[in-house]
Amino acid sequence: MGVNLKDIAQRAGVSLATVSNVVNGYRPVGERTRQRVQQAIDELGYSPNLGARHLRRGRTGLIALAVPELTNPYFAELAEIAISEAAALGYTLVMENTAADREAELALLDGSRQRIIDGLILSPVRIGREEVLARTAGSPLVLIGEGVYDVPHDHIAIDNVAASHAAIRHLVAIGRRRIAFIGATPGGDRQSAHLRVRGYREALAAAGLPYRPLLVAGTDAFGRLDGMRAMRDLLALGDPPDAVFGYNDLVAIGALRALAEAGHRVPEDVAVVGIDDIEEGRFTTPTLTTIAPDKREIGRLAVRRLIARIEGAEVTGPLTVQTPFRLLRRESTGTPDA
Amino acid sequence: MGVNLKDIAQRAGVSLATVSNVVNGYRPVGERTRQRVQQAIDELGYSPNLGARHLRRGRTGLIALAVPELTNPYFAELAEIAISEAAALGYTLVMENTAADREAELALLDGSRQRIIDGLILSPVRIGREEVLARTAGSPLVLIGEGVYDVPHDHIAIDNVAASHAAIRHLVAIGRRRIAFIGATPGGDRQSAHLRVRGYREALAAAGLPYRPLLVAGTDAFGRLDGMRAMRDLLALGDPPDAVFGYNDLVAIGALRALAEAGHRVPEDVAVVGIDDIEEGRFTTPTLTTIAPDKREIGRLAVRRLIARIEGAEVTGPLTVQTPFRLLRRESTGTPDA
DNA sequence: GCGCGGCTCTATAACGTTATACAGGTGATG
DNA sequence: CATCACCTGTATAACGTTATAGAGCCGCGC
Repeated sequence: MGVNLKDIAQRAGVSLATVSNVVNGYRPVGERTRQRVQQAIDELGYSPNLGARHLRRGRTGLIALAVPELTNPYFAELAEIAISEAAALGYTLVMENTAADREAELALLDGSRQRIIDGLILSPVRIGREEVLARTAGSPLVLIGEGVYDVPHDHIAIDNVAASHAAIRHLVAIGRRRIAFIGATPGGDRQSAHLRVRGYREALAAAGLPYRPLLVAGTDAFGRLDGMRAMRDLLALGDPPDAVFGYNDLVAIGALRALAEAGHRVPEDVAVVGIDDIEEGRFTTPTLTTIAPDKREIGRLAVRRLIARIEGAEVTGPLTVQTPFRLLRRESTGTPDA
Repeated sequence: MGVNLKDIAQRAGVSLATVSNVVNGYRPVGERTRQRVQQAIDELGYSPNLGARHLRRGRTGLIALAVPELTNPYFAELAEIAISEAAALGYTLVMENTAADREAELALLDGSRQRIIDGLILSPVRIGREEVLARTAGSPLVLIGEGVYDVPHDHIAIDNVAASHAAIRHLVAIGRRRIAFIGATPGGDRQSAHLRVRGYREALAAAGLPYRPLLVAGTDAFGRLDGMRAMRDLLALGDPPDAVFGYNDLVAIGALRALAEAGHRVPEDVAVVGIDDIEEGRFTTPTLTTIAPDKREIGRLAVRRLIARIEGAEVTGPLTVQTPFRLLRRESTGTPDA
């Protein structure tokens, strides 16, 4: 169907191998033949058949980014960054949606699909250390976000405990005492939530505030609806909180909605903080204070590490990298940054 | 690296071709040999090398969905649907981000990447009929959303003019008279915006309301920030509108934010309507009235049409399909549905 | 004049799969 | 009993690319 190496070779009057060498620069080619070949390529509009190239080279040039939900703006924003970074390095990034499903994550890990993908960036939700260690597939794996530690793979994440500290310290600093957390999860399989709860507890203790289990609300997932429902439950308590820290911005936005419905003022009655710095939080009413991870750094680092491994480069430094974050003060805690 | 057909053939004591036939069912195989082969496959854990298969078959099993921005929730929600539909039909969907860039759209159209992709679903923004007609690539193309008409390709979209009618009729029904539109664009290259403006004008006329050019605000893009800025400009008018119809939900949400900042009540002072029914609009304060396209239908139809073309099936019926939409009345127009 | 190294370029064998043509055997049919 | 059709299975040629081995040519030094 398409134009192939043979067509170019005929047109330019050279051999197949020479055309290949012009295209790939694998071996030097004389200046005059190079020009003839290049002209033929331009005229016929040749582009290599990646399937065949892969078959021969053993690589496809495809990497995958697997996230628990495409519709979470955090992952969408991360994906945009990762896609452009991958493109800049000559790779195509394929999005995979695990839908936070354990089977889907396992399938990706040592998956049938792996045969067509050079490497995988995975944001795990339902699997842990054991599953990662047990995987058989040989292609490189980079983990992002959630807490699967002590495995022989690169891992890019923020320091969840420290992030929680920063959020709680801020709420304490503006005078809040009954601070709730939304987004704890019952099972032991979602490490990030646990780390964020741990940071929450530690920061409360450091501020000399009591830890009240009633103020820690569990959720099934981490969407707006989950945050809204949990907030409603918290408001139904005899003595509701004067501040809420959400597992992420979506949960916090759900909480904002529940507060508005119930007629509570934010931040006067209840202050709200999230994590992720999704664009949406800059347009809510009130705007949402948040812990902003460096998404650009996470996306770029994950892609670069993965590609470095694929290409067999020696990667120095520790496997686990913690990327920086900042507290962005906005209206939902009453003290917008300048 | 992996286990291949030859390994299985040796193990089972049969020929390569027989193993291939067992795997693909291309030709009948005797019951006893089939079992021996199947056993060998199970024992060695064979899965076919997709690169080689595709080299031979001439197809990769990859289709692409190219959208102007991944971070627009409308496209993220559409992508989730399309990905699962594609997976159900045995294809892998690759996301492409054109970033609303003309060159990126052109590159995809008759693109270098086409060699690795069996077909393309494109949401065009910067290109029109001529560019689509001029494309050389032979792989199937399905257009979604924007208005590129009269081309020999499948096209799935809502009736933009009718959608505008519905929105404006609703605003008129609740008593609004000075209705603004946000999201017109100066260039003639974004058909959807023009169609939505046309519907807006027609509906105004039908309601006996004057068309006031000052109330039609142009934007550079269709994000929250664009909507916010345009709304600010509208409020600066001597006689501001009592209702706003946004090009999409994001623009409308930006308008909500500008209204809140300026201290206007929604819907009492200004009513707001968007298009897309993104989840975010169910959690804004106030919740956002919107025209809800049937995203599931659009995503499924686009994928199915594309795959049908790829597989050479005869597709009957017209090329252009207009999918249904509904008006969802929420707080921003003061009359939530039951 | 001969051998040798360096430089271009070529011929060709893979990579793992699928489709085609064919071989061998068996049973049915004339 | 010969012929034919059928059913299983095999050998092999692609698909388009890249890497390896080597061929031809030129100039240089002995």
